[in-house]
Amino acid sequence: MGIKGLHGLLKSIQKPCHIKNFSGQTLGVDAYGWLHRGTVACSVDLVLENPTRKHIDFVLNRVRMLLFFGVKPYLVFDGDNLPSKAGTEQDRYRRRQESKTLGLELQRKGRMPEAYQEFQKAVDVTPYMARQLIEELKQMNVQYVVAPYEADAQLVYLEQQGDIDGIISEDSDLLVFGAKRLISKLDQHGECIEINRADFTACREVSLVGFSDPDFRNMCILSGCDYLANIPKLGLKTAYRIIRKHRSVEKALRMLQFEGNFRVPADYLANFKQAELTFLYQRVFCRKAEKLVTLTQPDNDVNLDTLPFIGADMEPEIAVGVSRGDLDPTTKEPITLKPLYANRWTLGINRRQTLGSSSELKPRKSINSFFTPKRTPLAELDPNSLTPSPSQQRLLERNSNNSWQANAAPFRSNSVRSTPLRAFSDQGLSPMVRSVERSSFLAQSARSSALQSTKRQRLCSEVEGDSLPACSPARSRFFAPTSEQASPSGQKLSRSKRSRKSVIGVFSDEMAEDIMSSIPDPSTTPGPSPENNLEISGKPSEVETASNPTPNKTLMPEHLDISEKSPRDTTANSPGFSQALDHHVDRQNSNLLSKFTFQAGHKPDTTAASPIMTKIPAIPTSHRPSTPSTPRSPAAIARSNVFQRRLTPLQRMGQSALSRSNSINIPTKLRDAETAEPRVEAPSPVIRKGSSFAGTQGSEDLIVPDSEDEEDEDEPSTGHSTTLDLKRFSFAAN
DNA sequence: CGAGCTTACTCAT
DNA sequence: CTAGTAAGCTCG
Repeated sequence: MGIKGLHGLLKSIQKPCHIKNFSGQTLGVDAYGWLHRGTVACSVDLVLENPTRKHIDFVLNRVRMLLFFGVKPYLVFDGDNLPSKAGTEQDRYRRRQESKTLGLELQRKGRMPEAYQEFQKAVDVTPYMARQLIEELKQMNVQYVVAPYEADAQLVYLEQQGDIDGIISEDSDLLVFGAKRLISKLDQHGECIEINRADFTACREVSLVGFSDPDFRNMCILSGCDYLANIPKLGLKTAYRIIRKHRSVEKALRMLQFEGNFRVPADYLANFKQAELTFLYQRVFCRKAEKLVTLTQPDNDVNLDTLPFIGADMEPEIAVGVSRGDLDPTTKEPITLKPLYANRWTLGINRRQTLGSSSELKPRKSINSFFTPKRTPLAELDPNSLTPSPSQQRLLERNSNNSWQANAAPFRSNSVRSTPLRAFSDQGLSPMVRSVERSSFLAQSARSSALQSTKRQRLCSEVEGDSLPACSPARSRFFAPTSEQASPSGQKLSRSKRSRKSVIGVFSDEMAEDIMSSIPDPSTTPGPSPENNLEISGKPSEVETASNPTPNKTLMPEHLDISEKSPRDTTANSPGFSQALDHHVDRQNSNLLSKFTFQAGHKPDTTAASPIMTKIPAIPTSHRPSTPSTPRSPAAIARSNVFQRRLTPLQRMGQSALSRSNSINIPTKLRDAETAEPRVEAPSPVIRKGSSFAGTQGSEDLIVPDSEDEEDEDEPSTGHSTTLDLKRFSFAAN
């Protein structure tokens, strides 16, 4: 289940947001994750092999939601188990059987809550379910692919290729594979959190400044992952410290063994390497080449034949068949759909198709049990099944030309929007699901129908627990929230002001990150490895790895993180920007330097020891980096001058990279691992000393240029949705 | 004594 | 609709 505690470790850079902020983009989806959640609603039926489609409908509802908000989903399904996991699969099967019998027993005793729990454990998400879902996706014109092995690797591959702009998944493994934008905790209304790799350096729990991708990956593997159990008693925090200190896993393990605090299994290092290679080179499906490739292009000295654990290669024809969902990814046998439950509510051609396919059915016991005469009438009782009610019929007719294409949802246009909405809330859902969906929309609309200021206020507090604005596209948690119990009107003002600032906040975080990320030079990474250094200049290593990046219409292929959000650019080029940036970075520095007190309203104490110093006593105080109170060095002045010039983001990154490598890198190469902190910490306090905003006063003082533009970018979207919500309401009420 | 890791518990149809 | 929390343990 991913990396234990990673979400906790990255809490401070989890940006709460709404899926509509990704409108116009393509997002990859871990489809098995959604299917698995969907099974919760019908675990009993699934285990007892009663006919049900709730799990499929659950996923379809989510897909519709994404489409509704202008997001183009790209569903990625898991494929075969990796060889290393094949052993555990039998284990799991046995455990599921046990849970099933236990659940039945509990059910017999009438202990329903416990029975449900057991049934839930007994559910398996199967390729067959995937296939059922895929049939629906085809109807809706939604992109999908079945990975040869793990969806995680496939998703990251798609992101690296530029086929998707981000990944929706609960699995923190994605970050270890190298995902850039991870969207988690998506709920049915579209609320979610975004974890952006570019924000790693702003992490407050631990300082990931100067952490390369390999460092991060090593830390995660060391703390225990799906491919390798952790060394007993060694969790994320310890792994972090070890990697910080030693950088190389070999060294670290030798030290661990030497010190004797941890019991390192004899074959641990070998297994570690294996796990690392699995993260790097796992096989994925390449659409363009129509065959399997490795996630990362292997170096010349890597012989893939010696890496069976990354998943076996397969014939291109098989690979294509699997990727389309035609072949079972494990057995490579064709998957045949049972007719009854496919396309239940889509009339005409589809239905005839599915009936036709019944002739191909291999009769199996469990399948036959569904097709006893008794069952069929039951299904036909479903109002959504074969005979739509007159109103349903009208809806179907009205929507007959309305396929669910993501590009059919250009936002800002009320008339266009109302059409997908209608379909979203009414089409093809079971009555129960439909009513649930509708009532949640009603509830939303009811909220929206209040006066606007009140409404926004409420929306914010609902989502954020009163501490952060909920509606800005790029909220930042990096500001310590100040007291927030003002009067409604005052509150509103301060909120909107703040949301503008937070745009800048994120920008400067990434700026700082860009600067930091340019520090690690190739010499810190042993050998020419294909591994990405942490977001150097925002450009992934596709070029190095020779996997030609896909040109994608909607997405910026380069410098994704900077150029992507236009508000930043306008802000960046406006006159007061560098001042604002200065101010924010100072705040940021203070935060980094302050102790680990995460309470709201905490005022950063610039005199406190840096987090790293408190965490790693091994570093002598004399090695401490200059704090914000120390005078600026000439180099620092030069550097800050760089930021005062008007440069394009790219130029700025280049400049900062240059100045950074000149002033910092040389000592970097000389020092040994123990002194890693200073080089890492030094930049951030230094960058913006001397700014006129040097104080750590409340951010309300911040003067933000182009506030009207910001307002346009930020606020109206919410105002807009208000009117839409009302429309939605009136429509649903009809 | 505090930090960090592990395990167990919770809630509902 | 399923993670977040608390308690207990061990170590320095």
